Amino acid sequence: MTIRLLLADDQALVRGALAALLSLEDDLEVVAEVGRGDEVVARALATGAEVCLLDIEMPGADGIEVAGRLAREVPGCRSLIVTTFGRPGYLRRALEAGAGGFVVKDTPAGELAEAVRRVHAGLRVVDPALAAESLVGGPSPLTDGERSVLREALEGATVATISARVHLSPGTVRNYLSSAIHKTGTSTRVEAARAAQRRGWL
Amino acid sequence: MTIRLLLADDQALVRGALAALLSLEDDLEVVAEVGRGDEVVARALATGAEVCLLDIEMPGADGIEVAGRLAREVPGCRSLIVTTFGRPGYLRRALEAGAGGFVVKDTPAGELAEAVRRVHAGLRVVDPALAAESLVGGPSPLTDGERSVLREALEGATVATISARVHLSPGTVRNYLSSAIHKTGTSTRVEAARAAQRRGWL
DNA sequence: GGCCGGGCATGACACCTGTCACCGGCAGGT
DNA sequence: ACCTGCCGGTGACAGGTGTCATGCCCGGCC
Repeated sequence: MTIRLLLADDQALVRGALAALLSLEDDLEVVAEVGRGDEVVARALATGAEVCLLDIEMPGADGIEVAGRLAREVPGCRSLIVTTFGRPGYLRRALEAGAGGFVVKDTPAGELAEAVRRVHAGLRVVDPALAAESLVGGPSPLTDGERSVLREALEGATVATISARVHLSPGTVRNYLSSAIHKTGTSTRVEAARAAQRRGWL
Repeated sequence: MTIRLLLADDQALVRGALAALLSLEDDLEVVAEVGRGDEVVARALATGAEVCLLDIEMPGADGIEVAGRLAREVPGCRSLIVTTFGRPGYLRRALEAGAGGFVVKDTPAGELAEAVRRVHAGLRVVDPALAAESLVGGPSPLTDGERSVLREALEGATVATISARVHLSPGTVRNYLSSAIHKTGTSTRVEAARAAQRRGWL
């Protein structure tokens, strides 16, 4: 009996290449490929996929969110996050959302098929180095307000712009930025935003 | 007769997946895989690769630089840039460096093999949409000083930090930032840096 | 020589940022 | 009712930032 797979990645070339790689295995069968996060659930239902490989950065909906929806709406389908970025916060959030596994794109190609089989069998698959890093890092110390303000600051927005986009007073925005800078141990808003992103706090 | 390929990409999974994809073609053979830019030339010489597929973002040396070295040091070996980022400036610089082709990672998987064959035959392979964008965009209007200052600004550095790292007076740094902001049509240093990066000007 | 033009620097000005002390509301717990 | 914490907001201050006019130096060029 073969395991039915769905691949979700916004880069068609990577999607196709992964399909070729996994199709080499006798017990795996790629039944669907999608390039957007918001198409995954429908296709998974339509094709009866048993394991979905999800990239995190996709248009429509990110892989973590999709993993959550699959866990809720598509019983019998497990998800495996396959991502470029081994940010600790991503791993934590992915597992909380109900993902069955989490591997980064620089794991050896030979291990992917095995990870898929493990996830299909209901086991948790997690990159060990990343897991360790995630545990010592702890969860994000940022409040929701700080997070949303930092997201805007990433692109270099001014306080006025941020305050308009987040519906907070300029003074509050400055306070949030100040406390975020403090919590990240940095000294400018952009450094803070980049540090937070690197740790998966955004 | 088969075409001998070398794959260079820092993500092992992508590398392996591309190898699987290309190995499906009867006339293509993957003879080497490397994860760093600075290993490509030696491996290409050792294995007699005829076409090298190069990612741009790699440790050691970036794909554009590698394409230049291959063109100079490995006669009979052509290069095909395969990258995530379709920045116009990348395309321009890659072609100037002597790359035989340039495709982005969201082209359909089926077209990659054909691109490889074209490059092997000595033809130029270029993403058409990207080529058009590159022509209208023109080359980077930034001076060397502005470029180096902007690179530091990307991470949110202050003027004092930048001036120390670039060996320019603080006043000059501010002038360069100001003119870069003007040239990019933005209003803060970070916006300018991001805009420049998006257009491949850095 | 005289005359650019570009790279680097300075100084002054208005405005923006980061920090801090402080305040009003509004939940949860006692 | 009381206190405590937390979220949102205000105001003031020192220092950083973006802009502009101006100047110097040096290499090219008629």
